[in-house]
Amino acid sequence: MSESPVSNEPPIYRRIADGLRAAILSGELRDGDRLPGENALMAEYGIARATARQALSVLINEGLAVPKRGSGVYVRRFKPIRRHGSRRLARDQWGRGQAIWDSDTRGRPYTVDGLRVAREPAPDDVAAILAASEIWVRRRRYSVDERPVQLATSYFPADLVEGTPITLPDTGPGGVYARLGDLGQAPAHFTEEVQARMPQPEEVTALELPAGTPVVVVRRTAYTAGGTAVEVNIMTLDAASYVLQYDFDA
Amino acid sequence: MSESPVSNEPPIYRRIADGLRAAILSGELRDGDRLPGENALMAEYGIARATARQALSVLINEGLAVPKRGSGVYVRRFKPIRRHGSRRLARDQWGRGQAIWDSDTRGRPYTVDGLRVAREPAPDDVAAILAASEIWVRRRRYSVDERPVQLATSYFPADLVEGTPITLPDTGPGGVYARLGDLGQAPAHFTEEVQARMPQPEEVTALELPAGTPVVVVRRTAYTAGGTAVEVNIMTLDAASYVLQYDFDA
DNA sequence: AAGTGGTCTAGACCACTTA
DNA sequence: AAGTGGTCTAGACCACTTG
Repeated sequence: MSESPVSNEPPIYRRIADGLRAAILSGELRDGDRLPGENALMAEYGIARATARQALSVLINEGLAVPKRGSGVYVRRFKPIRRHGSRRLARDQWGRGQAIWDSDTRGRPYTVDGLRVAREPAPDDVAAILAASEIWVRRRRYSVDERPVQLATSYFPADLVEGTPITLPDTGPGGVYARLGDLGQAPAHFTEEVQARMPQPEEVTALELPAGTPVVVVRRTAYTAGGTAVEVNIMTLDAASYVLQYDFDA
Repeated sequence: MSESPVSNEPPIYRRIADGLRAAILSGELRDGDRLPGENALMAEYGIARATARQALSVLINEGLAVPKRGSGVYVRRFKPIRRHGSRRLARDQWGRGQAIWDSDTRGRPYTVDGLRVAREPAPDDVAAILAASEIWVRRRRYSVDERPVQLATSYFPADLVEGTPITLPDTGPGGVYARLGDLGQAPAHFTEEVQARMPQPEEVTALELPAGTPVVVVRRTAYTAGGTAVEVNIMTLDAASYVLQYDFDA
């Protein structure tokens, strides 16, 4: 028994979703608050279970709510990390043996796990940029506040870094950029390309992403003063955890 | 009759979605190709309509497929615009009477519509940055290849721009930045803050976004050489239509 | 006219969380 | 034990697109 099937109104599930969204955006429902569940919506609106689920799925796919099995659907919490694009890579950061990351989290503890270093054949696009068919790859995952927030994969020309600490798990003080400096190939110029899209399943798993969360993909290329590309770093960020900041002059 | 309810395998709808995704990512199914429809999946896997829909909805919400009413579900097409963050705002661009946008589309035709200019009370966050309670607001929508790709809202301190062409629909050669220059308030430094999230319904409508498409929100603040904020510009981009590029030195 | 996706009902069983 | 969300079936009517 659908209410008034001829009318021009949006479907029931959408009207319900609109109401809940308004409550969230207005602050009537706050971070972490529990939304009316499937049973509550069925009773309140006299609809079938599937329709109630559909209404909730709208909010979940918009990233406004998070379902918790056996518990309920809750208003989502946010607290992004500010990531400085230009400032963070200033030479004095890594030139003094500081990890780049330190300038982002402002004291919040972070962890790195899943570090894997390997020599591999280069993917086509990376091979073209680095002008190398064989590369060393460094993969790892970053977490803040116990939650994974970023996957990163760095590529280096094998000929350049072979035998250096860049091929080891521990690259030493200042990290890979300091080591490139040791080789006389210090990065002087960076390009970052930023895209956003919905994640693939492996990314959902690795970053523990709830539905409705995009990822931001940052592809950074590091060039020496001579214009040679010495690193490509592809970072996949939980979009809900980040604000990217770039500063530049006219 | 669910197949083998005890097994540790993913649910049917997810296995079907995984298969279709693999076909898309491998290139077996190409841009614009038609996916097997609900009826085809029901027959092939012996499942109910709702389950087939659920499988397709996974791909749609991932942004990999687009449903077309009465026709089918199709592999999505992409062709992003490259937007240069640093270079595009170099003084010689607007200093010579060129619109900023010209440096992005490289000859692809673009259009602006929905331009509205108004004097309003400032939203709290903007008021704080511009140090002004009253502001002039310029809103407009940009399209490329007949498709809307960006919404933009610019805020200016009312005291500063009152009586200038910035309060008119046509701001003249070089646009608002040239006019700020006329006032002796030329922008010298910019900050862009980049975030990505799922769109709200009004944004879905205004940008004609298919499901599974995030938006990228860029908030740019323009500062004079003296450090005064003279413009806040909030841009909402169709994430599938853009690659943002930033260049900077170590 | 036939096929497609969009919405909805009325059930069912399951795994999980909370009390 | 009760309640919750997760998955699934088997129907139905609709609006829309295509041949």
